[in-house]
Amino acid sequence: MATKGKGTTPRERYRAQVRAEIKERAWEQIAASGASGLSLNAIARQMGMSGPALYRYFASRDDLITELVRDAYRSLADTMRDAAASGADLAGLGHALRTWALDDPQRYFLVYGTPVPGYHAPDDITTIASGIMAALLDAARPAGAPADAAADGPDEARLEAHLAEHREWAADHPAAPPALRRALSFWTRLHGILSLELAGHFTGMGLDPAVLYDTELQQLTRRPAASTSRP
Amino acid sequence: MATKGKGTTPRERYRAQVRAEIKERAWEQIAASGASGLSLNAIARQMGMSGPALYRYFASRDDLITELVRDAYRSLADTMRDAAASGADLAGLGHALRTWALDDPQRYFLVYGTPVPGYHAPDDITTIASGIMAALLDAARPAGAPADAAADGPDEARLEAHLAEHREWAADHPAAPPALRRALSFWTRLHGILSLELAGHFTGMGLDPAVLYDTELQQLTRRPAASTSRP
DNA sequence: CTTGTTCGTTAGAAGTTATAACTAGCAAGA
DNA sequence: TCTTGCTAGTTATAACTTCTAACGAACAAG
Repeated sequence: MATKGKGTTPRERYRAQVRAEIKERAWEQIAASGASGLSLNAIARQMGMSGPALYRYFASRDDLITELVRDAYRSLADTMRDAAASGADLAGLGHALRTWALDDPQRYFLVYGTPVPGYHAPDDITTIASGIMAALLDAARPAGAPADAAADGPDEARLEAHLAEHREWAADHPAAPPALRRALSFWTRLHGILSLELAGHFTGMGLDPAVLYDTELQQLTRRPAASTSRP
Repeated sequence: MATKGKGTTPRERYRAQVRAEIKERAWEQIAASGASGLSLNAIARQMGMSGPALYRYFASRDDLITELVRDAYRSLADTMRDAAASGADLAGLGHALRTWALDDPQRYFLVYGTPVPGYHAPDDITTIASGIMAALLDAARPAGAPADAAADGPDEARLEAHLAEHREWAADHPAAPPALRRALSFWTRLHGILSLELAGHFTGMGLDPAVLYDTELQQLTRRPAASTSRP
């Protein structure tokens, strides 16, 4: 029934378009007042139809939000993939990430923001998330000179040993421990700056987050100090 | 009227105790279902009194939440101050921070989590926040060897120059640019790991966040590589 | 033309925050 | 001691919210 050989029926297209408009309005509301301020009734009002009609298109408010989260993940994954496809290195991915985040802070927070305690993301979302990781790992690979970790301190060596044994998150990606470590730090450090910046914790500090971001990114992508080890 | 020379009136003590119990229940609810799941009615029900009674103690739901945020900030500031007072260095502060965060993730998110777009924190809260910064700056000072930043790349030098000119956030703290930079990275990097860990982004990755945290912390507190500069 | 699915409606249940108006009870002054 | 006044709690109500149920109308296809 649903799909009919060739293309989509007019009904399906109508349905898809209404769903899209609902999500559109939802994004506007989220941008204006956060995910917690999203109101199905308000959306229905804006669209000129009355309340319960939306339940033909989304099973519940949480369902709609989950859909938006999914789209946000997809958008980030696409951004990373596109950047990588056009030849960006790890630094390029870093800039693409920041642009994506600043473009819509609440979308960023839908992905990396405060979780609600009970919630568990559906499997397809975690799949997209590991796709993002894969893009990072790809980009983190080339920068690697072997550069024994021991020179960077005992903890550094311990971490790389740990990563060598626990690489579930890298799926079957063939990245060496130093690349795993680079991708991981790329992720956590840049997220640290971005999330604080987007949450406004830098405002009033009289400090340009871009400078800090670039510096961290540069230190992240610099090849290790060729083991001019210390006594 | 209110304060009466010596101590507090029985009425005031009662009032303070009820306020405290309300906050207690509020924390339980937040731990269980996040700040968005906090319900004044539910609290009133638990306390055996009916709805609107709570409005004698808090002007609004937002007012209660703001109070909780304030307490969370205070708790973090105290934790940092206490650690510093008992002789902890920057690494010690890092561990104290992680312990504090893991002790109550939702409390952490009340401080560093997703902000609601319109909201602006009252002045006294930002004052507490800069107190936290001051504790960080104190601890970040001693580790400093001069170690010219130029050796660490052009962006590193640019950042320290930027910090030298924009030190509003350090109030009139007499820390040198390298210490400012250390405190800043301490903050952003550890927050990056912590917030991802608490949000559950490491679960299923089969990776111990503590190892990653310790490594970052160790790299953060290691004195700079004594300028064995590269060609 | 008839039949079945789908869309949107209104009505209503159960919940929320918050205000208004009222009633007990406590505390302190004349 | 009596009276006055403040405060803590109550119920009632308004204006929301999500979401279910039942119904009507429009559409697509046999």
